[in-house]
Amino acid sequence: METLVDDIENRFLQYFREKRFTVGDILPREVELSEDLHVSRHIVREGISRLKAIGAVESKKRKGTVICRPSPFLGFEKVVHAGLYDTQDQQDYMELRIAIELGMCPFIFARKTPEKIDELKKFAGISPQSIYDVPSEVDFHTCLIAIAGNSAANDFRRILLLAMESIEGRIKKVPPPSHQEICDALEHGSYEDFHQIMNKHLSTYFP
Amino acid sequence: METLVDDIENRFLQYFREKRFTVGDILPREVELSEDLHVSRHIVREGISRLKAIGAVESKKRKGTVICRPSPFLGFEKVVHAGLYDTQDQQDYMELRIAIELGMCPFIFARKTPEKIDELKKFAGISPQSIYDVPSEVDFHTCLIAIAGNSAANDFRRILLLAMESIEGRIKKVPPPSHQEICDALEHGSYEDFHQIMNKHLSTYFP
DNA sequence: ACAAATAATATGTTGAACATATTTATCGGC
DNA sequence: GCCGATAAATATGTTCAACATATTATTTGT
Repeated sequence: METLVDDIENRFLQYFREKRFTVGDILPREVELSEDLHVSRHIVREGISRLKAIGAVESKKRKGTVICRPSPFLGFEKVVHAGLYDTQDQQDYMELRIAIELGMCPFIFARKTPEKIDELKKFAGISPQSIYDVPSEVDFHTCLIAIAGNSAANDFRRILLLAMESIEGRIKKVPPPSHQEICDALEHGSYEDFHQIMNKHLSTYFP
Repeated sequence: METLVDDIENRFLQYFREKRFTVGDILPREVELSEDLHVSRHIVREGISRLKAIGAVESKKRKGTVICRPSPFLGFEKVVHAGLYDTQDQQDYMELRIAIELGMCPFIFARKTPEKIDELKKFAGISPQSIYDVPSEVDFHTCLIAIAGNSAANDFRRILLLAMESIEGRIKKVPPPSHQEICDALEHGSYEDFHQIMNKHLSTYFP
């Protein structure tokens, strides 16, 4: 059964798209909306509250309710935070994470710089300036993927990791090829070299 | 400034995790919650409404509010539906989509079956029983990735496509290697063959 | 002209009441 | 005792009116 709030929420989303709402735009006042939409102010407030839940808007007293640039995966993060996923979901998330780490290789290779590779080496345990006593498997890959400069991918992968923390913890053992070999292939090898090394490194997780 | 509703929402999420809430569990009554949490019923309702926004719960009259198995990317889908992303986001989403299509290759190859390959051929325009006059680039890849059987990946990719529809429409021209070659490599080739073909096919989108 | 006091205005919160859908209980008639 | 119609109970859904609070805008006093 569709409630008034469900309807109002959808109308907001539709309205944003149609009117080309963008970050910083201000919504009409709540009383104004309640009059125009012919519902009580509480219904309007609930509808707006749902937009807040997905990070689409933010309210400030006296100023009004403004459109935000949402972290697009806020809802996903909340679901993960609440632990509302089963073991099948967890398996899917795991594979999705591996797929992203493997699939981002072309973008990583295309946007590598000497500075970024230096930064990466700190997590590989081969740089003398490494400040990390126990460079973890996860941290290395986080740094590696960051080279692609895709914040959506970084953000999404971060949340996927949250969903896996509960079972596997942080993997200590690094499967071969080592992180050193990955750095070397990224720095001096061809794209095919780099990709092949990554493929082998991640194949631990393949079915 | 954190409002009461913000606080209540977080307490709900935290509570679900701590108490190991799972699909089908029923929340206490709204009046009960308002008494226990020392806030008005409206605040409780707004908090629950936010959970509805991310698909975590669902309310039914007389029955109560029950935990759902949420489509984890519902919030993301809403953000996309509202058009709340800029061109940089769109670029990131595009790359993420390519990364998933490339990164899922190991799982596709591992789980291929003759039946699934037959189904795929219908979208490649090589099967005589193809009912699709103009098999689109996108539909072929949707069918291809479905072979991996990862519903989270399928769902996420579907939403990513939504975010790109506005600019590119559906690509008509299929970049080489052709879909026929992909089918052939998947059916008869080694994993390396398959992956190499996919890599070339997708390299149109590489930077 | 400038700082302090004051008013205006938006969202945030509360209470009580009523509407509505759905399950549960009750009651007759056979 | 059974069964169907009817009534009660119970949860969420919705409305109205009022007040709280934070922030901006205006006025006022010197």
